Amino acid sequence: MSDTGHPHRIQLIRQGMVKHVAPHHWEELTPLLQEQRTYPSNTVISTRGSTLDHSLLLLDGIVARSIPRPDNERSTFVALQFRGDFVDLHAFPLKQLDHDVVAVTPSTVAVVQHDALKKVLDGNIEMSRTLWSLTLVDASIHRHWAMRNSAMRGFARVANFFSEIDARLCAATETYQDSYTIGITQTDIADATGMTPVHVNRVLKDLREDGCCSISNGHLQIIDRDRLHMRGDFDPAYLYLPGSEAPL
Amino acid sequence: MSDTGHPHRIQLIRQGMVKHVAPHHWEELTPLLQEQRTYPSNTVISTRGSTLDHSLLLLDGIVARSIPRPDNERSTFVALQFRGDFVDLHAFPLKQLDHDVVAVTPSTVAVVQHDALKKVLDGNIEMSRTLWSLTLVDASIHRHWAMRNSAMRGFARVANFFSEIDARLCAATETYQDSYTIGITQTDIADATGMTPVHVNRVLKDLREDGCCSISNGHLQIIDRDRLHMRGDFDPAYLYLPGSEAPL
DNA sequence: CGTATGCTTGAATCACGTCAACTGATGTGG
DNA sequence: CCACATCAGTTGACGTGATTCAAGCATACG
Repeated sequence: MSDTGHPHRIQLIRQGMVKHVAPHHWEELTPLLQEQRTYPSNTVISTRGSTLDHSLLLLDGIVARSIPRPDNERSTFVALQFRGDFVDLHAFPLKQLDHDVVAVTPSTVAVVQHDALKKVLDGNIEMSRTLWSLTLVDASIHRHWAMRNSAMRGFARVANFFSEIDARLCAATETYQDSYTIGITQTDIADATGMTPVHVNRVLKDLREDGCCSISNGHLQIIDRDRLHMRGDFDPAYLYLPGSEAPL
Repeated sequence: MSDTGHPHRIQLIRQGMVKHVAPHHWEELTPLLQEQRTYPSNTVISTRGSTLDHSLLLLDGIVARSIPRPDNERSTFVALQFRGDFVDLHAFPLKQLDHDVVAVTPSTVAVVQHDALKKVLDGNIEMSRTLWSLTLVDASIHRHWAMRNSAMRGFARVANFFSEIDARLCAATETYQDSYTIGITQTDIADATGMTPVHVNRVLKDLREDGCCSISNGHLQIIDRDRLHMRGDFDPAYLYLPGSEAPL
């Protein structure tokens, strides 16, 4: 299930959301990352209801926060995490987990033990507040997801969803790309957008024919970024991306 | 727009979510509440994009966090706040506001200036973490709203929504009631559940005829709480209510 | 090989949205 | 006081976006 690697082999990237952590704080943080784990796709990393004594820094892959549906046949994704994201950092103050954490694609994480983190943060109000901010950005994204899945129709909804993935992956890799190998299935997209896989399939076809983007074999290609943003009414402000005008 | 009251007239209730704040911390916090404001229903308290130097403690009324829709004709509610909730506490670390804050019903708030709060929190890691937790409970509720509006059908969705209101108002007033005067309109419910006002009206009729609850003139009556919870697949764990088994 | 998983498409159905008309309550100004 | 406007709620008729059920087709895998 999980593959433990040697401490010295951890590749510590300061890209994506963790870039909000100032360099001199980052130096205090990295020694805490002593364990590395790898999960194959479609595996549960943490289950809801459980108590966590650690959080994860996502090094590679895509991880979803997932809430099982009442019927228990499928589940709903309420958030996606990309490389450079702190996964379950909110479990540090809250301990109890209210949702599942699932590796959507093969994923690699670094483990941060809460007691070690506590020792560092207890003496460092400033960094403490930065990490607080990181969890609040998650909250901002949650709000956007609630809005998107409540107020937008299928076509615009998926367009907005891909715009977000594009923007976040761009921030995570620090290069603008026209195509990404993300390896998520249409069923995953359905879980994230609150639609059926069948309808997702049809919307994807519409997006392709409209010249926005195309996705096949887990390979997302942005054909016309401006058009995609327009169709999805996309405004990345809610992402608080590092480097954008809105500071943390 | 806002009515400023005298400092000594503020009625400080330690009910609802602020009950998570320990009594000895509460004593440090209350001196910060020096100003009281009252807003009539349907008024904007803070607009998105603006920078906040204060947060609000909701003393009475119902306040919504609202994101304008692309068409700009209506807006979507992504959260509701009740008495005892910290409104916009997340603006303390984040400063920038990504959504509007609107008084849904006539509301009274107490103002907490961020610089005063900072002085208290800088020397108090423990309370700092409690307030961090409070914002994370908001995030948990956001996740639930995303799930609810993505995965549940109209009938169950509204049932779940009312179950939440019931549970939170109960926690806010510390008495189990069969009816509440909440004063929200069917259009408000529509904005919160991602439905049209017309369809909300029909669902409310179904809920009434099913013997769950009835709402008229902003007056919510719980007819059969167990039935309501069943219909809405309601499990209050995500609310982290004070006094429940899941501690902060 | 056979079986599982993901993608694609069609046809039928349904939940929900849209448009519109009507009611009742409240409020305002002449 | 009445005429008029406004807003919340209610209901009907109709249209459509989305789900459901189903079949077919790939590719991957033990």
